[in-house]
Amino acid sequence: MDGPPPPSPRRRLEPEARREQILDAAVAHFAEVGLGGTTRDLARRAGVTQALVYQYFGSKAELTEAVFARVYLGRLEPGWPDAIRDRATPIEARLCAFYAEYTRAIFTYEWMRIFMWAGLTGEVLNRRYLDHVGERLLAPLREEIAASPGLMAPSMEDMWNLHGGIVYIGIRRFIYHLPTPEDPAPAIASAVRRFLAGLAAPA
Amino acid sequence: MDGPPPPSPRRRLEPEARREQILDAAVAHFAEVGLGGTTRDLARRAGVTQALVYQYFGSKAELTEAVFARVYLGRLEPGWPDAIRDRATPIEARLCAFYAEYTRAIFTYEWMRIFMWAGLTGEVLNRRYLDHVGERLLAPLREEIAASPGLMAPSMEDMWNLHGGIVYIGIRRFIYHLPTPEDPAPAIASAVRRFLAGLAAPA
DNA sequence: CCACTTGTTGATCAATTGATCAGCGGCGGG
DNA sequence: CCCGCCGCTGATCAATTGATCAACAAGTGG
Repeated sequence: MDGPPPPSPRRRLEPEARREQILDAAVAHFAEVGLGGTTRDLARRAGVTQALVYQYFGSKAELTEAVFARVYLGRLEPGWPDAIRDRATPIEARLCAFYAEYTRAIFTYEWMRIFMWAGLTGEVLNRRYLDHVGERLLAPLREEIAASPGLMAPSMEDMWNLHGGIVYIGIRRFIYHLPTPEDPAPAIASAVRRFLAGLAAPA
Repeated sequence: MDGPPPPSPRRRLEPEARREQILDAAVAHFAEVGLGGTTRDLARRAGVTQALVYQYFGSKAELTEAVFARVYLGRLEPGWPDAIRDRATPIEARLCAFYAEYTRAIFTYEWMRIFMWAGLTGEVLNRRYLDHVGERLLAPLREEIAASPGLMAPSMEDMWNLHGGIVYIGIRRFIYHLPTPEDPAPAIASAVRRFLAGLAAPA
């Protein structure tokens, strides 16, 4: 016999590891079925009993908050605004690089779907997140474009149009389950190039 | 006394009118809280008892189907493909006119939200609808653009990018409750003009 | 090998919710 | 004016679900 199997399905775990395991399952579960998913299905997914969920999270609301924290926190890199303003790099390269990073951060099954569900249910975090995107990312990008020679200044609505066209790739893939290019970079590059070409001064 | 008030809150209604009233409330209710909304809240909203809902709809699934039928049917105008191919009109005007019509059809609180909720829950109707959009609307639009002198042929991914950028206006407004221009026409015109300018042959 | 700590479980409660049904009562016909 | 049809309601059932708790047992120190 193999004696005690240490890395195999051990029953007792250290609280921290167990909590992490449940939280992981919660993120996956709520991303799939929505924030209205039951704690029983979640527990089954995590391989524990439903009662144990309440050992680590006092209520479903508390669990939901932990899921939000796990999904939202640390997605927006603090270095982005600086990279956006780095005029040593051409504006087109800056836009492509930013959206490559941005989509790498948010184009995941969990993030896209939980964000959309939270949006539909009117979560305040979504408003805050999107306000941040508009003011800290799109507005600076707009200024940089406006400061680029030979380009007309786009409106914020134009910026949201660029943003939406790119984000829609993730919506198609993770919300609607439509086929999309595996690597969004070419589509992003194409969209950015078109966007800037459309802003080229007609003279 | 005003005698018998005929158009006032009558109790007994003809079955057809009552069914319509409940269905209207169902569309509004499910758009707001999602397809998981309770029949009791729905009944309260319609001003009837919960039992009456089951007089007109055998089950909640049946009610949901009726909601889908009400929301989806008749949105896609059969005349659009023809208008798209009307080469007597300049391509830019055709694109603007199409998206003016298209957004006029789908930019409603009910349509946008029910469509998004159905997308998250994996409703088959969404796939069918979006396949239809791609094959019957975007593909012809792409062909028309490709056939326009001085323009490079966009890829289907480019077409989805144009589409997504415009649809995102409705997502911002009805899903995320962000402020958007009341009339999307100028933003659409701007996006279409940029899109085509970006496709202008570089020579 | 025993005993204590504590991570874990099965059982259970109360509230919610989809669905049913017997009976009330508005309203038109006679 | 009253009778009967049928639209409508209140009560109720069974299943689901968030939350709780006493008790079990895995691991550890003595």
